[in-house]
Amino acid sequence: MKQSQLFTKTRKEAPADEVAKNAQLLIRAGFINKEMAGVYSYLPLGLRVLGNLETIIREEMNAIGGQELLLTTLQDKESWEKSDRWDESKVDVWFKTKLASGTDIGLGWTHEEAITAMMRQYIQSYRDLPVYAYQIQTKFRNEARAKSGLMRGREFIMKDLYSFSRTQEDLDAFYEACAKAYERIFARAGIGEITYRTFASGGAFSKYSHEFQAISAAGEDVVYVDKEKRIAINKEVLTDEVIAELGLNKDTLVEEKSIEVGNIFKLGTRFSDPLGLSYVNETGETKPVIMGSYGIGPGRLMGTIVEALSDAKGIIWPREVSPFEVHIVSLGIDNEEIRKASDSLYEMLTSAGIDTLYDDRTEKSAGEKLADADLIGIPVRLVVSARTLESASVEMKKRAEADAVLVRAADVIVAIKTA
RNA sequence: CGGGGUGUAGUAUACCGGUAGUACGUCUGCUUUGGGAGCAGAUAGACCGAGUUCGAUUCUCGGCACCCCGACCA
Repeated sequence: MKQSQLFTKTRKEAPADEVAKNAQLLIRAGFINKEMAGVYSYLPLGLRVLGNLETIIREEMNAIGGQELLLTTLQDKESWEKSDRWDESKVDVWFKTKLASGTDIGLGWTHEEAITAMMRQYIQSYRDLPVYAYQIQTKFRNEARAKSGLMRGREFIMKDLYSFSRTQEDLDAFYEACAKAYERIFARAGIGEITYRTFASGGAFSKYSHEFQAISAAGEDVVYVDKEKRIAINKEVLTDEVIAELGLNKDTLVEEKSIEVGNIFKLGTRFSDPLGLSYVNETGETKPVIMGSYGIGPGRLMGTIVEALSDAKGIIWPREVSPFEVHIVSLGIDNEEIRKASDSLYEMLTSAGIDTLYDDRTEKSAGEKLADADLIGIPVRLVVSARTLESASVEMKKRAEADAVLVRAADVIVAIKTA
């Protein structure tokens, strides 16, 4: 894409009403726009990042048998009353409204009730199980206090997968498979090193649930990490008994602030019982379906990546997440020779299938273009200028590294692929 | 939801009970092109409402919005 066509602009200064680094950088670079507290629009660059994260998530969810669907935001209160989560004394994040007829409606803040009720139509026999269904959808939560940029919003994108199994053993096996898939997702998203599978409170049907906590000073959670064993315990469940049970040593645990980027939960029959989701087994007995739920917030994940991977100049996107693979920065583009060289480089890359942002803007100084490139954070930068033209080459610089190298034009594609 | 704070051009910020200033942006012209360029000119602003006052952007009250701490939570 030609940057001259991109309608967003970068900003030199951070907005006064944002303190969180993720929001400051994403707004300055033109990835998101704040509409109100805890509510952000995704602009073209931001949507590309979000799309890339969703692609990673889809691939990993599909790989463990997930089937994607899309449930509704508008929720009838009937199912929620059955699970006892409609009452605002039980759930205080509801956005509720009414139909013109006066019927109560809620905006979905999670979808256990909706999908459990729906699955009664499709699950009757053991032959129908297991089912692993997920969606990537906007959730609405009326948070008392939105904060930390993309970290805690009132409207946010969430991937939520729900598993429906015959037995606890089947649930356990899928739960482990999903945990592994989550590790792959966070690794591909560039935060694998700092993200720990974390023991957290389990609820009614298992002793623990697991959170995936990314170590970050911007985090709202506190976890105790065993870096060797790569597991952590959420402060809320930390006791000597738990430490012993997990085979950890109190002295090697390190306290860290962290961001919850995912969680997985064994639900058992918490929803299948009240909503009447059951199946008939091989011997003709009626059994409740055993459920689990598995969430990742792609928007929060995007914010976490920015918190973890950025420097004083801007964002440093991991390759698979970056809005573009390569950023061509043409300096002195008013010069016809440079314009030609830049255009042909852009054409060469795009025809090779390399997703490229091409800074073809005229009347922008070299300094501004380079500063913008650093701020936007595409991992590979190619500079075309009078200087590179002299040696019939282009300058390649990785965003995460300090030094640039000259690459002959004919070798550019190979250099990018191996960067 | 409890406590605290802040609302001034598109953005970031000054000052002031008496004609609201600066920087960036934007526009025009000329010069410039390897780290947010230079010169000249232009553009654009006091959250909303009530009160006090000769006069309110400034003081008071109410509303709304936003931020921070806490509680709660993906």
